[in-house]
Amino acid sequence: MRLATWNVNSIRARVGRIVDFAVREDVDVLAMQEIKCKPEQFPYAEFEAAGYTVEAHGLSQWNGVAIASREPLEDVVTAFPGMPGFEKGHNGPGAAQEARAMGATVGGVRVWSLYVPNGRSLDDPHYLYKLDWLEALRGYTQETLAAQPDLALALTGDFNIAPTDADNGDPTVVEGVTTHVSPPERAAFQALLDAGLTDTVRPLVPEGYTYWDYKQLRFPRNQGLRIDFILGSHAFANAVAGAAIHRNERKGDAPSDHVPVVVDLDLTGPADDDVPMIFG
DNA sequence: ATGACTTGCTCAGCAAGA
Repeated sequence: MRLATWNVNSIRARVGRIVDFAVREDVDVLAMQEIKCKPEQFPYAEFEAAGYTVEAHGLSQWNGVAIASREPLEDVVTAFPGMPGFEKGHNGPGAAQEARAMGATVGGVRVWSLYVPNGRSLDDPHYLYKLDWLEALRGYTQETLAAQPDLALALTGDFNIAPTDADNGDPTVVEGVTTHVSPPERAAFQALLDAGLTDTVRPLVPEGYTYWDYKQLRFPRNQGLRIDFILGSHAFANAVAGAAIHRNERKGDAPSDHVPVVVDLDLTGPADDDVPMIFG
């Protein structure tokens, strides 16, 4: 199974190139973020004509997540347990949740399409919201894997964190000045890994960014960020046989500011660490 | 230069992104 995640920055503005990519790259499951529309506005027909079914979740022109799949999507949900909400002037308990998460089961994998809050600035309420959101996601991950240690769980999407300095090539993104690289954000990302997840792409794609700002020639100068990830549980990570970051999708007419991240899964065989080494 | 793109909403200017 080939699984991809892509912050599309409006599905309606570029549905053609997104479906073209999925077909050309033989993607089986595509998790999308920032669809920027409500479900009734989603261009389902283009996906269906290419052999995909789609589940979409959006509440307004902001945020929005979706999953397209060749095989049926089961047990679809639009929040993880404990996911915080955020409302202007009312961002404590009980605030309405935004359209930032979708979970679905396909091909034996529990897949999440996640759009972590941006944070805006270090002194903005959205920054604390971002940290709360990530902590709740860690809690969900830890509890899920405690109950089902062998579950193939994948957290994919736009995490809005550059975990290390190697993931930050944008000179305006600076620790102590902007979001995405602050120690608390990086600690929140590390806590997800400590809860039992692995960055499944980095070992196979040791360098390269997934996002470049539209402004100031960031892409031609290759001053980007690596903020889009496919994090997997032990069972998922063991099945990953290949990975790619499709930098070329930042080129051409009207690209998203993010590019797709892809993994190939070999779910047919046993986990590699269960197989005795009988050669060599 | 308190901006520099791009999108959606609504119709010229704002909100939001990272």
